[in-house]
Amino acid sequence: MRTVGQMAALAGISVRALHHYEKLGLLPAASRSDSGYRLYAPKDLARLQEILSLRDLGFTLAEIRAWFQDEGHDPHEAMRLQLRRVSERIAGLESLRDALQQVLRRIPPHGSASPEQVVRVVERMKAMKDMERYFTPAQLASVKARGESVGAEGVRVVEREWPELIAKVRAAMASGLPPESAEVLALARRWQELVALFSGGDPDIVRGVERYYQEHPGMAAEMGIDQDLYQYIRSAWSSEQ
Amino acid sequence: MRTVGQMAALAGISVRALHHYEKLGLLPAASRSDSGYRLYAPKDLARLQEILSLRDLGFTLAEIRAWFQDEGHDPHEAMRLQLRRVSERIAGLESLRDALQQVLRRIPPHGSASPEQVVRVVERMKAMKDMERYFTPAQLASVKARGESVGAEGVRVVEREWPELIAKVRAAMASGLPPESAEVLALARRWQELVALFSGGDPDIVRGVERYYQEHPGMAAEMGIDQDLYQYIRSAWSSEQ
DNA sequence: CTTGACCCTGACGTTGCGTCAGGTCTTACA
DNA sequence: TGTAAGACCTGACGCAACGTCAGGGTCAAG
Repeated sequence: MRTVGQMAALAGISVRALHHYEKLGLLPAASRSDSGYRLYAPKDLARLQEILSLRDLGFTLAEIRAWFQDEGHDPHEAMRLQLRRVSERIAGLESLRDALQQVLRRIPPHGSASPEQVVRVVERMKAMKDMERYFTPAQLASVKARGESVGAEGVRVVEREWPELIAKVRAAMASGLPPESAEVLALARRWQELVALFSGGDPDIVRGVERYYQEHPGMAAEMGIDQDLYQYIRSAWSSEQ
Repeated sequence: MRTVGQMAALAGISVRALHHYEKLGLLPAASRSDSGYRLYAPKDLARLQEILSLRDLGFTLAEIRAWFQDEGHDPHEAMRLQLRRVSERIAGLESLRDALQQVLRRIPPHGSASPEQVVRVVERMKAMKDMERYFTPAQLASVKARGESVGAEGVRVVEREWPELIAKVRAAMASGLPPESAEVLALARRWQELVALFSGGDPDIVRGVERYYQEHPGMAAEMGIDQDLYQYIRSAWSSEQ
């Protein structure tokens, strides 16, 4: 017969945990001393090891209790279910990790990033996930491959250039420059280069993005693009052909 | 000015969550109506989106509050820390997944596995992890490669054969058969074959296992091996040379 | 004026214990 | 044999992020 302290030391857990297991009905002490001390039999130690093993495999204490109580339950099946749960959690955390890496790649390293900037990046990433429904897996793979060939630094540069370019186009439009003017033509060419950088020249990809912007005016506004501006730049590059 | 219900619907969360954020000081309502209804300004919605973005990145609500309050904190650094935390959790879950797969491979598929069997497998796996400290990474890699070349089914067969073989040796010893007898010699040869199957003939690996058993008599007892039995089988195969 | 939809606060439940708080028991030492 | 240090007891709060009642006002439509 061992006391709680001895059991805890042998199993490498806390006395409090043993109290807890007892309250849950997982491991009641074999008996009590006259003064009320918990006394554990040798087989209780084995049982405790079993409990801890199952706990380490990620089962909840309630599940472990069921494990011992239910006679007609299938350990193999339980393990398979547990494996599925763990795999799902891993998948979730992996996509979270990817998201964090994306954000890290897109914000400057020192204290120069404001919280709002970070949040905007995250919002954009959510929009990108939403956008994925507009493309086939093959198209997505193509865009991804293109992004990798450009490199992380390249992507960052391009993402900084976009808003500048859009601002210039808007300024040109506001100042009444005709789309056929040389300045606007230069902007239009650069626009097409940037588009080609991720579309790879696939017109379906470009159309998918257009469709997305049309159906999500909020996102378009966020980028500083509206119908007028897009028509303006389009007429610029169509005038070139 | 929006009500809680409107805010919740727009953000895709529950009214209760908004109550919670308010209690934490994360997002107090801009004002209250005469009757005490929460009223939110447009900028509150933006703030809420920010909160939810950061929450989706895995930050706790307390961290998010600090994120907005602390002026002099570095978002980039915070993201890096968060990435590390997530990566660590993934690593932990991956080793858990591996453990579950090991267990699954080692127990029979139908309801025929008893809970105790499962627990024994888990205990052995913990012992194996402990055992890893006795070997160099190169040795561990070698053992692992050997296990893979044998295949999962082969490993299972061998693991079932070991206790049988040990039992036979013990029976022979108990019945007084001399180690040089033909029967014991056959057992000794099979023993060496099984040892060679994971050691690959590397004597350092064998010595590591011996050392482990000497320093963990409990584990040896679990396997049914003691000093006498090991001496017996050793004298059998040394008599052969 | 009623009814249904919406809002309020307060409080308990979840998971696996950690961490006091206040009091009893045991044991070793003077 | 007295006492002080440990070890033990029960009870209760805390944590993270809300879900889910409970009990009771408020608002808009019919």
